[in-house]
Amino acid sequence: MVEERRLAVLRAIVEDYVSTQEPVGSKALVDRHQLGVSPATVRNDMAALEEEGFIAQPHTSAGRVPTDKGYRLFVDKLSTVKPLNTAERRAIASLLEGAVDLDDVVQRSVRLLAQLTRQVAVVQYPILSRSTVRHVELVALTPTRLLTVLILSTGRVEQRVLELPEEVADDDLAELRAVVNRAVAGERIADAADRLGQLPAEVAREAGSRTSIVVASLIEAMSDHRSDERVAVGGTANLARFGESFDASIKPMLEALEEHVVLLKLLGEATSSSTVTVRIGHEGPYQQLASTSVVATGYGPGDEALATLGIVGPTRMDYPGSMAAVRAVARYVSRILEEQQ
Amino acid sequence: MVEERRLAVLRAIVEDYVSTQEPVGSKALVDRHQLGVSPATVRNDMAALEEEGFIAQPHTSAGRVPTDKGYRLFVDKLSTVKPLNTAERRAIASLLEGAVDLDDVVQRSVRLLAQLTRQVAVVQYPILSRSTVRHVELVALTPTRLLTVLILSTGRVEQRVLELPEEVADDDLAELRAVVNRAVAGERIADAADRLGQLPAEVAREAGSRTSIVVASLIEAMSDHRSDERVAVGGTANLARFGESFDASIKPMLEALEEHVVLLKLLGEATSSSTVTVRIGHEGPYQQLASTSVVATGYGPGDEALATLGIVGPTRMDYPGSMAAVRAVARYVSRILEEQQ
DNA sequence: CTTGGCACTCGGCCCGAACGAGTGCCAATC
DNA sequence: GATTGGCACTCGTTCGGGCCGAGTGCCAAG
Repeated sequence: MVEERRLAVLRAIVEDYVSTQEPVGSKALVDRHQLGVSPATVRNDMAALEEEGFIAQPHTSAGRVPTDKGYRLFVDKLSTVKPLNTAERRAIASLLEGAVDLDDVVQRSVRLLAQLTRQVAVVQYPILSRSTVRHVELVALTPTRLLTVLILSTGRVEQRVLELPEEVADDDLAELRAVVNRAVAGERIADAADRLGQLPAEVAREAGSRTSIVVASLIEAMSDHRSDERVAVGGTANLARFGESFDASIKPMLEALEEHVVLLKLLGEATSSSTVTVRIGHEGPYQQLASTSVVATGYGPGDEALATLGIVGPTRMDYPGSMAAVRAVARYVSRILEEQQ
Repeated sequence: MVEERRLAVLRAIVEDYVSTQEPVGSKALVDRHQLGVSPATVRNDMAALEEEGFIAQPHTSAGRVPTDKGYRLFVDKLSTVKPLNTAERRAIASLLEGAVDLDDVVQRSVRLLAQLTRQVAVVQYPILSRSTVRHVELVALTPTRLLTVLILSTGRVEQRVLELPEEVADDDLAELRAVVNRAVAGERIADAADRLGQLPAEVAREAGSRTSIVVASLIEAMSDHRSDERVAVGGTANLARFGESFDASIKPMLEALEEHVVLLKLLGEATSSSTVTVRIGHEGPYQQLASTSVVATGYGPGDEALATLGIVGPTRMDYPGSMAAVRAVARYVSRILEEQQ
């Protein structure tokens, strides 16, 4: 019973602090929430909560502020999911329905997330290694420069220009295109590279030995995973609402947003699209971002996570709202991808 | 003679203000520059410069600060080009040489510009309407979904998925591909759309009437210029060095950076790659960005400007340095594009 | 366990004084 | 006529002190 009220107090503190951005005192708390007890009692509870490390006071004669541990408890145990209203749902649906392309879907999702949460939104493009190959197109730009276009099941299209050491005839190329497509269509990208590795002998017979060089280049291109790192970022202008703590929080944030590798590490491994992951403050891998939290989830058709999307913001954020928005967007995006498949 | 010294004073004020970020007084000025006159004389000059609107004082008992008009004069008449040192030149060369793709070139240029100038860098992708078509590839994803890949002379590759109202047979598609390529290869994109417009009759004869629908979709895709608006942005973290004036300058800036349309308008029309354009403060189209300047130039093989690149920063910036960096990067990028063509 | 009371702490705010950078003007000088 | 030193003046900034009040912790009573 007592324990229960203490948690109610913690919840109240988190909610008030998030909305006012100011340390909250015992009096203000009883005024704004129906706790049914006096400020003195709340003070006792607060002392206990502080003892346990859930809240802290910035200075002796100030109110309390949740610690990372406090937010963690709040997120895990105390927050009720805040369902989006129908207007928001409709906005998501209509905005995403209109997308034509994967690129388009990603761009729109980022905008959407940023708008809904008023935070910085990040959407990772579907991971290459989890997609299957739909088609490979080879286009000779010049006799020695070859444009390869890799079309994946997720709608992602990767292009790359290869410099060939020797000229390749058009006929050989056409033959090669057919052979390659036969070999890799429907395969996961890693498997596809393997398949290609087994090809050269066959290709040499069918389409001339020179093309084996092309195959080698193709394999190399497929095994190069640096483009796994593609992400879209939006809502940076929301950083402006951080207010005060500039160098301490905005600068490292802007830096992280430029470094896509960092950003992806921050988002974390893509989890199943049904779970929303929350990483609070120091729980993340970067000390400089100790006062920022990440709310993320995987997305993809079915329950397999093709990639991650989420938001990044101050630890002092509206977790229930953010989680709801992230989950909703992930679901809609997953559905779109399913339809387009 | 007197007039000359006044301009020297203005130059000194601009330089000092840019490096210290603080209003500069008469005493400090004579200390730091060999003007050969006393502070009192400088004061007289300052009064005259203020009269003419080149400088202003924030409050009565403060030093002087250049006005936009003052910066303008400085840029036009007083600044000597600050050549990059060899280390910088080498850095540019080596970084850009390594690029494989147009995408790669653009990404690297942005990073480079941001690093060199320590400002926010913006690079526009080559404008579609000024490129010629190198190749069109058509890939059937499903019988009714068609991926079109448009490969342009600049190395830019545009893809787009078309939903077809009817199924199209593979044979028809192959035929169509050949016909389309014959029609558009080497054409500017606007002309290419026209050419396609004249095709349907011919196509109907050769490849079956259904394909005319595909052609119509292709034309629509080609005439859709919204993708002209592609830009890459980098160095946002440099905004953090703005310091103080947060809401007034960083917020609108972040907002502008998210709105690519705004950004492109800010960069201005692509000028010849030999001229660097400087737009100072209020000279730009947006009042909210009254305290930011833009240094930009066109780039592209030869002297024709395919697109614009440049930097955006506070009016109080190092113009000679920025101009030199922008020009150097534009030249190198142009050269790369030339080689790749 | 809860509550009202009470002493205590300490950050924020306001105010006035002192400071000093910088100016404008003037009369003297070159 | 331009330059210069001198001087009074302005005004933003800084610093210290005092007040205020929010908020706490503790205690004794219910």
